[in-house]
Amino acid sequence: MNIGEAARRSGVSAKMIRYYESVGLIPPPGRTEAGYRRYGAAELDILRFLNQTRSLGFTVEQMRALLDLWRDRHRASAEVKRLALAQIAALEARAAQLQAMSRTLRDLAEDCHGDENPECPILDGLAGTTEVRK
Amino acid sequence: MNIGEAARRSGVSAKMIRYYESVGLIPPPGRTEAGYRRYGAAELDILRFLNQTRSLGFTVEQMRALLDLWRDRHRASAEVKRLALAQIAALEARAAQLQAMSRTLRDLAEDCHGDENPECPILDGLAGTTEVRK
DNA sequence: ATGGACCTTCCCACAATGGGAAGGTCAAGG
DNA sequence: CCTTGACCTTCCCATTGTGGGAAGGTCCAT
Repeated sequence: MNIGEAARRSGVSAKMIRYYESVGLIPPPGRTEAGYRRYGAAELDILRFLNQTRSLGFTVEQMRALLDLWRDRHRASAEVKRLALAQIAALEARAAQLQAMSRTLRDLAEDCHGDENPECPILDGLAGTTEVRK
Repeated sequence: MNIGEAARRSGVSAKMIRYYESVGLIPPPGRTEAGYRRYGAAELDILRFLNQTRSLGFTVEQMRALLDLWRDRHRASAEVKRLALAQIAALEARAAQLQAMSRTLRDLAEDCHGDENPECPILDGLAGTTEVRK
């Protein structure tokens, strides 16, 4: 199949497929005489795998590592688990950070009347030295 | 004071101060004869304000809006509160999304022995059509 | 043969930030 | 007075992952 169909069936845009190829994440596929990229079932599996990992917030470099592990039939599952656990920790840390920001902002917003009155503790708080709660 | 001291005292790097100036977030400051930027207490307040909003995840455009509101003595606090609540919602949504990713990955990792055995449900799961739980 | 849906490569853009080069300035100490 | 080192200036480049779009070639159905 051509790149368009591969994109539709894998959930990875044609642009990104070419990008993944350009950064060496996936090997250059076969080409037709006219130069069109050809993809088969094996390539589609890889693209779907990449779509999954991307949707789980892995970076391209992490995707590369996971892909290597996926292709290596003899790798230890410990390594895969290590990557997964590290990613879980990273995701949780970022989520916690966002929530800390949210909490700080919520505290500021709580005391703001939100009416026609210009008096607003949100701006006062932002002007001060308030730190995001850890 | 020069840009270096303003950076140190506001928490905004000199690079970013120049950047904020270049995108019109802050007005061009006065200059010495030699062309050095000069900052006073008022500018420092603004930089600290920007440092706060940035640490709360506001984008430059949102910072611009908040700054305008801050400078406008007669604005209604409702507008400020609206921006704050929208940002809270965005932060919470992003955090929830990250946690959904984390949950999916945790579920996958749970069944992985993490030993020398190559058998690994994480990779199997990533290859499948598992969706991130909403 | 023509038109529309594909495909190709190449360049540009984003947001926010840092790195670094090449060169000017300032203040302190010899 | 001159050197030295810490500043400052502007300018360009890179990052991450993604999309937009131009210019041009291809394929297929009518």
